[in-house]
This record gives sequence, C-alpha cells and structure tokens, in this order.
Amino acid sequence: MADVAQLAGVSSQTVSRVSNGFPGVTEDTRRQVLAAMRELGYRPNSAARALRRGEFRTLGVITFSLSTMGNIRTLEAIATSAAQHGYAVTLLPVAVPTQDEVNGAFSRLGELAVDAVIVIMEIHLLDAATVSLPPGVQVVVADSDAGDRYTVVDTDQAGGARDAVRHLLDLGHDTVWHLAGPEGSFAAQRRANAWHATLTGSGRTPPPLVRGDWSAESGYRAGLRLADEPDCTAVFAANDQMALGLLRALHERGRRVPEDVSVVGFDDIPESASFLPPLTTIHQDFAEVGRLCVEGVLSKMRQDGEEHGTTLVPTRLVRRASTARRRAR
Amino acid sequence: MADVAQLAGVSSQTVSRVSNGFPGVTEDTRRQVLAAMRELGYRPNSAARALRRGEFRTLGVITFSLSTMGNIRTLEAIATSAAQHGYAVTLLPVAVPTQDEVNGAFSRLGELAVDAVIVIMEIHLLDAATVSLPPGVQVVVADSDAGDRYTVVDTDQAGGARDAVRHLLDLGHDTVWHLAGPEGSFAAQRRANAWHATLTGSGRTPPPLVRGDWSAESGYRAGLRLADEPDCTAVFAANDQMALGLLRALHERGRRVPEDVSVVGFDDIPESASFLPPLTTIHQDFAEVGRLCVEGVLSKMRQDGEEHGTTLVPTRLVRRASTARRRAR
DNA sequence: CTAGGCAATGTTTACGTAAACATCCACTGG
DNA sequence: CCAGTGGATGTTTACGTAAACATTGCCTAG
Repeated sequence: MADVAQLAGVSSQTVSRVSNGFPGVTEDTRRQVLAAMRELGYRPNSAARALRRGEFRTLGVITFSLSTMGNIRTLEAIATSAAQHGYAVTLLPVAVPTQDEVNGAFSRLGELAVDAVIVIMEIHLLDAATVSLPPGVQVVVADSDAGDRYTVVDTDQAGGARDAVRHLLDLGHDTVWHLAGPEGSFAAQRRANAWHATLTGSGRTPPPLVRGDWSAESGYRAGLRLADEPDCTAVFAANDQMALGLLRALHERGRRVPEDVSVVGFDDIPESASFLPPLTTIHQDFAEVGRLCVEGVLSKMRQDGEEHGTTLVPTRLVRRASTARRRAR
Repeated sequence: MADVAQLAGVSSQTVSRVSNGFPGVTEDTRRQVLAAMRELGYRPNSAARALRRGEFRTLGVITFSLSTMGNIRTLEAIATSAAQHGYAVTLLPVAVPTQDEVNGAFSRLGELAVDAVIVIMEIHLLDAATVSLPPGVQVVVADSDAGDRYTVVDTDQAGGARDAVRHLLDLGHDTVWHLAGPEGSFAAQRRANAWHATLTGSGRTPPPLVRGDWSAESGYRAGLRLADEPDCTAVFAANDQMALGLLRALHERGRRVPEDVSVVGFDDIPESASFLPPLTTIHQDFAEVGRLCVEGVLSKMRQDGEEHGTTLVPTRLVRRASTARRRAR
C-alpha cells in the first residue's frame, strides 16, 4: 500500500480511501491511485483488513456431508447470496453425523475466520448442552426444527404435505396413502404429521403408514406392498426418489399410473419431470432457503439480535402426469 | 492474549507458544496457560495470525455450480482433506459456466483470503489469455485436461472406458456400442476416444456412436434406438444415469438385460446398485481426486513449483448383474 | 567453586490496514 | 480584505499475533 501511495504521490490513507470506495477523493487523485494499483499489481491484504475492521466478511457453513441434493442446492444458494453481500463462504464439513463430529466442527469453528455460522443440519444433532459457540457468532439453522432455540429457515414441510394430500383428495380419491421417510428425520416426521392431520381434518381415515429411507430402492420395496392393496388409489411419497421406486413397482405389478393409482412426490428433483410418467410433486425452493439464511444471519449480526424464530419458505405444487381424477370402477 | 498471559502469570509470548504447540514450555506452565485460556474463553484471532504469518491457511475452490454429483463428492473430499492439513476451504461459486463468470470468480479471488486455488472445471473455460492469477497463488485443476498449462488431477477416464469395453469383449461380445456424453465435455470425449481405440486395437469395428447429454432421459431416448439394433448385444454408457434410461428403454422393448444385452455404466453412483438389474459400472474415486488436489496444491506451495503435470486416479470395474457372457443364438 | 551452557521465559518489534484526528487550502460572505 | 467554512489530503495510532532477540536461572564439568 505504501508503494502504491508513493507511486501515486499520495498518502497511504488516500490509497485506503480509494480501495474502499470512500468519498472525499478527487476524481483525478482516484484515477492516479487506481493506475498505480494496477501498475504494481496491488491487492489489499485481507488479513490486515480483517484485523483492523474486526470482521472477516466470511460466513461459515456447517453441513453434514453434502449428502442430499437439497442441502447442496441450499449451500450453493448460500454461497451465491453471500457473494452478493460481499461475504465469502467457508465450508466446515462434518464427516459422519454423530454428536462428537458435530461438536468437533463447532470447536474448529472457534479458530476459524468466520463472523457467523449457518448450519444445514437436523436439529437433534445440535444438542445445545454440548455445543458452545464462540460469543458474538450468530447462527442460523436450515433444514431443521426448534425455532425456539435457534433462528431457523426451512421449507414449509407441513404446507407442502398438506397441498399434496389436498390435491389428491380434490381429484376424488377417498383417502391417501403415505410413503414416509425414515423415523430419524424431522422433515419426514413433519410431512407425515401433516399428511395425517390433513386426512383427519377432512374426515378421512388415514391408512397405515408405510416407511422408507428416502432411497429409490426403499420406495420400490414399499411399492410392491402398496400394489397389493386394492383400495390404494392415491399415494403421497415423502420424496421424489422413493416415488421413482414406487412407480417402478406399480408398473411391474400392472397397476397403471395415473389410471389406477395417482402418485405425488416431494422435492421436484430435476429428473422427476422425466419419470415415467412425469411426476406430480411438491417443489422446494432451496435457493430461497439459502438466500434467507444469509439475509437472516447478516441481519442478526447487524442488530446483534437475540430472539429466535422460524421462517418458512412456501412450496409449490407442480402438476404433471402422475396424478389424475379417480376413475369409477 | 494479554489477558490470558496476565491471568496465567506469564508473558504473551508464552501464551503464543502454548497456543501453537511449540516446545520450550514447562508442562506446569502449559497447564496454567491452558487453564487461563479456558477460563477467559480465549480464541486466537485468525486475522492477526494470518497477518503475522503471511498465510491464511485457506484454500479457495472455484467450481461451476455444484451441478454434478462427481463435483460435489470431490469438493467434499477437498474440504475434509484440507481440514486434516489444518486448512479451511472457501467456496467461490460460478453461477453460469461462461468465460465472463469464470473471469469474475478469478478476479474476486484476488481480494480473498486464500493461499491457493483448486479449480473443479473443464479446462476450456479457463482460457489462460483472459485469466490473470494473483502472483504466488498456486492452482490445481480437477475434472479437466491440459496438464501442460496447469497441474491437473483427474479420474483416469481412458483407463476406465478401456476396462469397460474389455470387460464386455471378454464376455464374448463381438463389439460394443457406446452411449456417449455431450460433445462439449472433455470427459465424454476421452471416454469415447478410449472406447474407439480399444475396439480398433482389438480388431473390432466400432458401431456408430450414439450421443446423449448425461441425463437419464437422453439415455432412454438413445435406448429406444439401440433396442432396434439386432446386432447390439453390449452397450457401454458414458455415465450411470444414461445407463438407467437405457435399461428402462430396453426393458420396455422386451430386450432382457443381461440375457440379450449387457450394459456397463460409468461413475458408480449409489443408486446404480439398486437398478433393475444392478448395474455393472466403472467406479470413480472422487474422494481420492479431492485428496490429491489438496496434496498437490500444498506441495506446490511448499516447493513454489512451476512444472505442471497430470495425475490420473485409477478407476475400478464393479461387476454386477447387468453384464453376462454372450449367448449363442 | 565457578565458567559455560542450555532450557525456560520475557521484551521488542513489524506484519498491512483503516479509524481518528490533524492539517492544508480554496472559496465565500460580510 | 479577512475570518470562517468545508472539502481534500496527510499523520498517528492500534488492531492481535509470532519472529527475533534478550534475559534469567539452574545445572554441570573442570
């Protein structure tokens, strides 16, 4: 910086003003400084900046291995949104989703150049008792529950599930079966609860719940069972991949979709439009989740806010060919 | 740090020594310092550290949107491996794969607290003429070509393709059809080239090349065409998703896999073991690619190395039920 | 018993930046 | 013509750390 200042014939403070875009510099001077910067290949030292300013302009993202497409899309949106706010994103991978690993990530956090943290993780791994956050580091949690303890941004799981069930009921089906996600997942739990509540709220009797583990394979196995249920004319699968397996099982058992059985998925993964038949599903706006995480954490930093709350991102029903009006038999 | 020093009754330099694990501190003193650190909740300021040491202990990763599973797994391995070396990972997302966007990412890089960069990107977006790297920042490129201009780590695409073709020839098939990836992809290009070379090297006549775009849907469309080729008894698909579509098409057309047609994929995505039938495929070791990227960039930093080269990560043939010895007709 | 040596610890300093304060100068209004 | 004003620029300082050098005190060999 001193070299630039000397070459431009100004003081280092003026260089600083130019490099930060501050006012109070003549257009002439600014041009000279910029020219000197270019000539010397000057780039500001961000360590010194961070030291002086007391902030790093960096967000940490803790996520349990980039396992699901949803988390990845959220991460991507966080990175993009952070960049727009002039923030960088540092990744804190958690190899396996155990309490120890999560605690380890949080303690590494303490040594990291990070102003705030976004956690993409189911909340039950964030047992508050064992996790100690560096003071002054704000947290926002995505993909989770427990808005009372943390600020949470998440897809409106319940609303999406409700829309899926209502869509099927509106098509004339007597009831809707549910192919749920694994018990350990809060998202699966909330979707299943909303399915149940919507059915009973409409005076229907919920059929027994069928459980998978999010995988297409588990959807296939469940589908083989559902195909043998003669009363089953409408299924709401808790994600698109299980819906894919379900479609395959129904096809193999000679039950046509949507003529005999209507199927709704959840997520709207890119492939779902190419399923056979194309899948009616609940679109999740991961990009919006990521964006809101960044906005949320930045606003918390500015206000030094203490209060928590949950922001729900609405879903959208995407109607494709896998659902149809129930046929008289 | 001064507070810790005072509480522990030592000088700040001793605190520094303890916090960096340096020798020359009595066990007694060390314990006292550690106790003081805990009591005051001391966290070393990484900005000051970076300023003093002249390095950030951070790697930047530039990647075109986290689009493919392979890139994501590589990124994950990079993050894990970097953490083991005491390095953090900062993400530089590139929204769309245009020259401008890539240039933009590289220029943002100049202001970022990063010691080196790993680029996960096809090389043709890295036209050297328009990209200027900050001096002293080393680069390693994954998923790419052109080891003459950059240090490159990549899966041994050619070797994998060769193994796939040889496996099918060893099973008695006269020749092997190829369902290739899009023309713009170097990976697709190299797989197709190796397929062609292996066939001609064995004195076989390569059938016309069929092209997809990596998607299951494109594999399905290609599969409908291939199903009508009576001579087609063996297909090597350039990725597992296209193989999935291919399997569906063959099934619909009544051509049994593996009795009538053998199919080999590429990637070994988790789902491929659950395909119908489970898919024989070429396993890519993305974790190894990521690990080698980190090792490579760190060693270049230490040696200030200038020479480039390509490191190939071997693939592995995973035999499952989608391939079988050719039947006499 | 003492010089020499070495391990443990303390003191000084510089890393590059930006905030706070100081200075300079041109212009305005009385 | 001069005091006052405000914009442009310069000077000083501190941010938290670790390298380099300085000091202390104890132990050992002669």
